[in-house]
Amino acid sequence: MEDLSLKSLVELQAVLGEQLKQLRIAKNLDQITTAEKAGISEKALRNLEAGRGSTVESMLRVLKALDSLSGLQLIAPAPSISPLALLRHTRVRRRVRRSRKESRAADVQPAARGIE
Amino acid sequence: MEDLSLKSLVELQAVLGEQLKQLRIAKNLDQITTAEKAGISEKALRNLEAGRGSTVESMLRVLKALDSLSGLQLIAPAPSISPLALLRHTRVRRRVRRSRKESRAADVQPAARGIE
DNA sequence: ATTTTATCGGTAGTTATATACCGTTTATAT
DNA sequence: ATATAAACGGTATATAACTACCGATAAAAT
Repeated sequence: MEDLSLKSLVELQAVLGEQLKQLRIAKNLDQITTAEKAGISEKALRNLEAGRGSTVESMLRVLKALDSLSGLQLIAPAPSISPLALLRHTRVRRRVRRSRKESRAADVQPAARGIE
Repeated sequence: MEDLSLKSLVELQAVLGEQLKQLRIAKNLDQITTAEKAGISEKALRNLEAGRGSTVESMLRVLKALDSLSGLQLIAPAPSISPLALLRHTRVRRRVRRSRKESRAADVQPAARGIE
C-alpha cells in the first residue's frame, strides 16, 4: 500500500505505533494488561501506539509482551551473502573503509541532511 | 538461528543494533556519514548500534537513511482478515473488550511482570 | 439508548537519551 | 609491518521519554 519512504518521521512513528496497536488488539489484550506484561507504564504504551515518542527498549518490551519478536529480524534484514563471497573465505565485515585517497562519502556528495 | 524470545532486553537491543550496523556496512557507509544523513549525532548512532539505548525516532531516522524502511511493515504484520469476516461487513477494530462479567486478563492470570 | 470501561490527553517530577566534546582502540588498505 | 581513519567509550549539559497521577471521551456489550 503506502510508500513509507515518502513519509515524515512523525508519520513513520504513527504507522509503527498503529501496527503495534493492531497487533495487540488482534491478540485481544487491553493496554493495561499489555503494559503490565511489558513492564512499562500504561502511558508509555499509549505514547508508543500514538507515535508520540518512545524508546527502543519500550518498543522491544511491547513486542516481547505480544510474542512478536519474530518481526525484529525483519526490521533490519541481514543482507543476503552472495554465493561467490561464501566461496572465497568471507569474514564478517566489522568496519567500512575507503581506499586511502578517497574521501568520505559525505565530502564527495554533501549529505542531504534530512532534518525531517 | 537464534531464538529471540529467550533473549533478555539488553540482548535484544544488541541484536537490533548489530543488524542495523550490518545493514549500514553492507551499504558501505561509515558512521559519520550515516549519522549526518539520519540527522542525529554520531554518538547516538553508536549507542543505537551497540544496543546501549536509543529512541524509536532515532531508529527510524537511521532506517530511513539506510533506505530500509520496507522492513517496518513487517514488524507488526496485519493479521490476515478472514474471508468470512470480509463478507459480513467488517469494521476496523479500535478497541478490545470483554463481556461484562469477565474480568481483565491480568486479574484472571496475574501477569508475569517481566522486569527484565 | 444506556452503561460500562477501554482509550485518550495533560501535568509535575524523575530518569534516560541526545549532543558535543575528549582521547583511545583497532580493522584494514597499503 | 605500518599508517590511517573508522569505530569506540567516557563525561557534562540539554532535551526528551517515563512514571504516576488526573479527568474526559467514546467504542462496544447489553
